[in-house]
Amino acid sequence: MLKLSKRVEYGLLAVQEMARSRDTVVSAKDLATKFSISFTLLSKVLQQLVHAGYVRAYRGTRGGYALNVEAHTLTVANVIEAIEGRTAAIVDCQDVGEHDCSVSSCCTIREPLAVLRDRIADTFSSMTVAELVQPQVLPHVQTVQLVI
Amino acid sequence: MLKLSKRVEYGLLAVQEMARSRDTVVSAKDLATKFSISFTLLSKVLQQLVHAGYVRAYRGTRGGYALNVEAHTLTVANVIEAIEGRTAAIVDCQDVGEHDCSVSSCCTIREPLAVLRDRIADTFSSMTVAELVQPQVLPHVQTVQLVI
DNA sequence: GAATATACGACCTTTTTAGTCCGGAATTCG
DNA sequence: CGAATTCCGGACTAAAAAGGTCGTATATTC
Repeated sequence: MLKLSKRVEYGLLAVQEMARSRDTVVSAKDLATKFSISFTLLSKVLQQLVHAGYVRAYRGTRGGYALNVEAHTLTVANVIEAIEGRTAAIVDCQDVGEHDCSVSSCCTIREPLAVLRDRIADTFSSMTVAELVQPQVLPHVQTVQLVI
Repeated sequence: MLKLSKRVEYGLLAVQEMARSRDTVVSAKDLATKFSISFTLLSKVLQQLVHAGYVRAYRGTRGGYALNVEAHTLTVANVIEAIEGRTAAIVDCQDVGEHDCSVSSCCTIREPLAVLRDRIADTFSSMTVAELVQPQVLPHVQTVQLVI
């Protein structure tokens, strides 16, 4: 249905919160309580972000998580990819190594949809966690496409 | 996982095919056979496009479907919305009349995510069915955002 | 009237997502 | 040390969404 999963939503909430409190680590428990979300599910998401290298984990009492990169270099696309595996595929036949789409079927719309997929990926790459914390207050933004 | 549903994929295939053969009606059976997809599911999708007014249905022998609008005025966003109900919500709390997201939780990322949602909606609106039939051959397209 | 095609609701199956449980390992602190 | 705390990670269950089927009704052509 073209919606971000809870996992990604939780991941974004987490990294945003980490970006807000750069000086201290935040535990999964604190985050789950603050946002009233599932502790265990959030934990798994955090582990994925650790694996991706975006977040660093500290075990033991007073442990928790902290950003391992600068908030302005971490994009929403990075978070999505770390959690979902891939930013956006749009349709099945665009997954890598997928060549058995019903023969003549989707191959006629594959190319134009690939363009859309790339534009959407660009969109997710265009916003960083830093902007998630402090949204840009722009009077009005118009998106145009330049042919270069 | 942020992917278009089969329903939307079938819908796009259908309208694209109708745009290719403007002079004749195409039956659901023909479309299902041509693309090797489920006839009944495709039929439901076509009915949704009829309800939205984008496609016109002709019953009886030699009946079928035909576009009810110009291909260059029908956008991919139109098709998605007709079939899925809404273009893109990104997260639950952005659905209309949804104000009970876990209190403090998503409200901190709601605003910036709304920006992304709008940009994605723009992306889907930027491509018409006519372009689906004859993809624009652009050497390279760069998207920029102008503050006006 | 027979054949063909859409209309549409009820139903079933499969896949995905969301969420739980539990044993284990590292770290802090008394 | 040992207990409390916190991350780690796999196995598992439940709920929701997506994909797909079936049957019946209605309209149209020949």
